[in-house]
Amino acid sequence: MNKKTIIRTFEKIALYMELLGENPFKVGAFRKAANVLELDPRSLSEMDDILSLKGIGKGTGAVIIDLIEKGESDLLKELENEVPSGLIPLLRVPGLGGKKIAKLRETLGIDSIESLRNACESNEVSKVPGFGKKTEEKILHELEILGTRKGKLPVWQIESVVLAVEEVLRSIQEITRFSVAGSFRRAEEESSDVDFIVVTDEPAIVREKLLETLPVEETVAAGDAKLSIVLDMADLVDADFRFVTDDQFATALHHFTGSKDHNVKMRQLAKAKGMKISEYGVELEDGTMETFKTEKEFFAYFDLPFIPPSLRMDGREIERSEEIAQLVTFEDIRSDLHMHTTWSDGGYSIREMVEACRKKGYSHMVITDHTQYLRVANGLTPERLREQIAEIRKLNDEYDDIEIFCGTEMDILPDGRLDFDDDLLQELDFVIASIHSNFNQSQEQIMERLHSAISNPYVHMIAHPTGRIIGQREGYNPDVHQLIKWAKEYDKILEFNANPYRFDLAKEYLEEAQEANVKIAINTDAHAIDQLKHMEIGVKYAQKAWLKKETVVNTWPLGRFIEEIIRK
DNA sequence: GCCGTTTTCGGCCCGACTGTTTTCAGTCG
Repeated sequence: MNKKTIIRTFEKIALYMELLGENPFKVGAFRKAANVLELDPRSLSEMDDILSLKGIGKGTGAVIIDLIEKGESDLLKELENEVPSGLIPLLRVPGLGGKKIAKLRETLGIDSIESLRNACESNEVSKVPGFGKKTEEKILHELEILGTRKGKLPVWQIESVVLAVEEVLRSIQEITRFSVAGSFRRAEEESSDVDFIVVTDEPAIVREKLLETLPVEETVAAGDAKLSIVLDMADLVDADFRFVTDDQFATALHHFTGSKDHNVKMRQLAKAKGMKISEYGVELEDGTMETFKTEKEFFAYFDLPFIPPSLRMDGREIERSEEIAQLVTFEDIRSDLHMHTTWSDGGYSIREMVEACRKKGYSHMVITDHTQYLRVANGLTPERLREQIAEIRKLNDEYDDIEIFCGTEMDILPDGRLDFDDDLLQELDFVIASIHSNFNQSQEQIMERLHSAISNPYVHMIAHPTGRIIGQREGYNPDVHQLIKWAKEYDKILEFNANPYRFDLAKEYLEEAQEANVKIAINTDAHAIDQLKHMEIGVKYAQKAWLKKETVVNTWPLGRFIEEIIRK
């Protein structure tokens, strides 16, 4: 028996109870029990006090004992006998919840998508009390498109939707200010929708203008406080707009940034003090409504530091809030150690990239073009690299406010050899090694390649260590735990690639790396000036892993960077 | 079903929108 099985059992029990129309708080109790186990970092064998955990009581405890002793749960078995499995997909139909499904089953014997569709088509559903013609039509419509709608979209796709919507919001003069909220603001890897807080005194006008201007596929709900639509932008994307007044902005932004778990924790905190948090402010015991200029003030009201949106995850961030001051912020970043120029597959010259980094206020940077093996990227031969080194050295003499280091993003070849020999690597300030080929090799072969690179004395860093593209490909499946151990052993940097296509390493691995005292660099891997901006979203994502400023080497001042990295 | 330095019973985070109702339940985020 393991913890995952127990968690899944609780979730199944909750699901079946929901379908039976059970008391939502009872259903919630099983979900909460699952959540309690999920949040506990210990494995099952380490949890000798599992039955006394807060949230585990008599009922949920009995399920755990059943599972440990017999390997199965009597309660779940009973429920499985009672509830036809065909009902489960019905919960995915928008507009149908446990209560309605239970009602349909009671009155019409609905036990599957098929029987529900038949009942709608023969107009039986609209005769059930509480249902009507519109509901029947809506169910039929939803059944038709069930499964065609995409689930979550990767952050880079969501980003383009957000940028497009923001442009429309800026064009509406009745809007005084707005902000994206939701999972994109929390820098999640994937999102199922986009949320915006919109300040306006004319919600009706703004609503109509949005409906006119945006590519609306479907209007889900349209009131004076909110607008919910489905946008047709490359993919279908749900979008929510909340209309608020200026003094409600901070609390509304907080509320619709979430996460749900974070909000629940905050509200419980407020409730314990006799206050009530809503999107409109904090209601005191005497009924007066307190509003805030900023989220910072809102948090301060509850004696908390500003909790960055990306940290608002499972609620534990509230207990860990005293650690926040040490975390890396965008303002801490002094350098970008991975970028490309027209010498390989970048879009801008060295000088243009330097000027762009100067504008960002960086104190140093590294030019790291691809190497000869990567033909498609116009990778540099040793001769061209030596020419580039000369040019960079010359250019560096022109600037006294930024230090330009000579680097490379060298390919790790399929057989484990490196694309340049040590003599050439010695001439460089900073050497990145990366895998760009033969992703389908066995994990053993991949790890041999990585070991060959990370153990080379002239290599400083392994870039995008897993090669993943969010929502598109898994990468080359290295044993990251082993890679982290090697990084520690050979004292090498692991990259966190800030490009939203990659976000590589993922946050769980970043946390593990920091735990192991491995140095991390946050780099944009920019192939164009515009992509240097990804440093910002990258830092936000890195905060999710609770990365400290000290862990991130490109927060270090130039002197320390030279001392401890370049001249090491 | 779970919980209690305000409670062992009566709450459980809060509010918007829709549709089906004549005052509100269900769903959603």
